[in-house]
Amino acid sequence: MLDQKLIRENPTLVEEKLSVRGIKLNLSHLQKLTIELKNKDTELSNLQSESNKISKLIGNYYHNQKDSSIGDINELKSNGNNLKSEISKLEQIKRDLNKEIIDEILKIPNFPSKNAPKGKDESQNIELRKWGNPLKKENIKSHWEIGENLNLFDTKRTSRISKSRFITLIGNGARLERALINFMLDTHQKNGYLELMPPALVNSESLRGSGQLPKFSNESFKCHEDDLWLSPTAEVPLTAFHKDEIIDPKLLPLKYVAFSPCFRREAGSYGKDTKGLIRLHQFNKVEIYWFSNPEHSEEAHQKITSDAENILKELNLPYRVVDICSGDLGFSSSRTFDLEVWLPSCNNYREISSCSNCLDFQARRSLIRTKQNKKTTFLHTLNGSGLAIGRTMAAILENGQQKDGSVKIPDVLVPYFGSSFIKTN
RNA sequence: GGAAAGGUGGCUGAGUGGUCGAAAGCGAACGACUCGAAAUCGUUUAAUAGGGAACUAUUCGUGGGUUCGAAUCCCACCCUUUCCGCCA
Repeated sequence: MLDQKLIRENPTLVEEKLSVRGIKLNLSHLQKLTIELKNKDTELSNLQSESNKISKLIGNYYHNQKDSSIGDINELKSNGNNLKSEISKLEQIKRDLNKEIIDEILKIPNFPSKNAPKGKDESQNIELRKWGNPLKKENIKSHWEIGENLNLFDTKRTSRISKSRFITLIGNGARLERALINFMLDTHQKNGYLELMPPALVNSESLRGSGQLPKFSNESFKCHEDDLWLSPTAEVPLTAFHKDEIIDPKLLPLKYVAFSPCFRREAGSYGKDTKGLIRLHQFNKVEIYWFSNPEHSEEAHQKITSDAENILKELNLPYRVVDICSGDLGFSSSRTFDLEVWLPSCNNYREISSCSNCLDFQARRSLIRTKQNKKTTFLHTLNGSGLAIGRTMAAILENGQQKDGSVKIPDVLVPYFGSSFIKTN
């Protein structure tokens, strides 16, 4: 959420900063509303001040044995009454104005960082670095072919259970999923992250706090009987974990790792990635998350990214890091580094992690603050996948495939998985 | 789902109609003592808005109501805890 004062005082700057996202905003109306709100606020505060004075006079009157120097007590009371009705009218106006303003502001995305590359869409993202040797061979099988051959998961039956874009993992497939989750959680814990296991259902306020609402309500599944949604990412409960708190700066940075199932409606992605593990309505993810001192969030962003990269390195999966351009940035993010893993069947890299610095955008929405030189300020939040489990499994199956149809398991995973190869189920 | 108790500052917790934005303690900051630290003593320490200060206003779960005046009384809702019921 952007600062209301900034919109009031320098709407052109806001429009400029957001124009690099490729969106055109005209904030003059919103500016008018915020100025009006401010005026009403001053007016109201004057009336309230007067009303408080009257109340004190009356209070004194009774305390000093009906001191007659104060004047006619009934007249004072009726003055108080008149003020009261004026005040309540103004309050109503203010409330309506405020709601109108907040509703609008919540729909405005974060400013892109000045360091983010300028560009209009993903074609203008910039590759920062590459790691590992991409596997390029003839007769490469896709992970869904491998999965079918080795009976690692099922989609046909699963569509009867739920619908398309869901999956049932079977035998070694399920085991590999578990191994990956445990390996990632353990690795991040060793690197100083505290594990949380948050709920999968979250309320509207939590979704608003991290930026999924109000704009993206059709991207999440909603429970109609309750004010609860299936969380699209652990970023939501992790942000909300410290909602309304003022965190002692000495405790910063707070680093959390959380495993969670993620639920996404994937509206508007018909026909994309219909096979395999890449795009599902439900998938598992290990998320890493920082609450950072505002002064250190840029270093934090580098660190959280390298912590996510570390998982790919340990798994020996080739990947690259991409600096997301201004036009392709997510709603809440000011800068994002995507990690893309090599998928031989696509002969290309595919997103497996997104590491974002949201600055104070989510903190402002969720009212999460800290102290800086005795002043209360919003802290910064950063999130990164560390990693998406399904996509990691796809990468392991494809990059580890052997001539005989088996799959080699990365060394670090062997103690978790229990053997070095998946041969048959 | 039923019953009871409760929701107050960074935290614990007192406060049942007026000088209460709120005792006390903890924590924190600063100072004294010390070579330094601990302990001790002293002072300070809620948030938000009004461009800083002064000052003003608002905020004691949320929303309404009574009153000149509400943390305090009334109503509704939300949440927490305990007991009962149900259940992995």
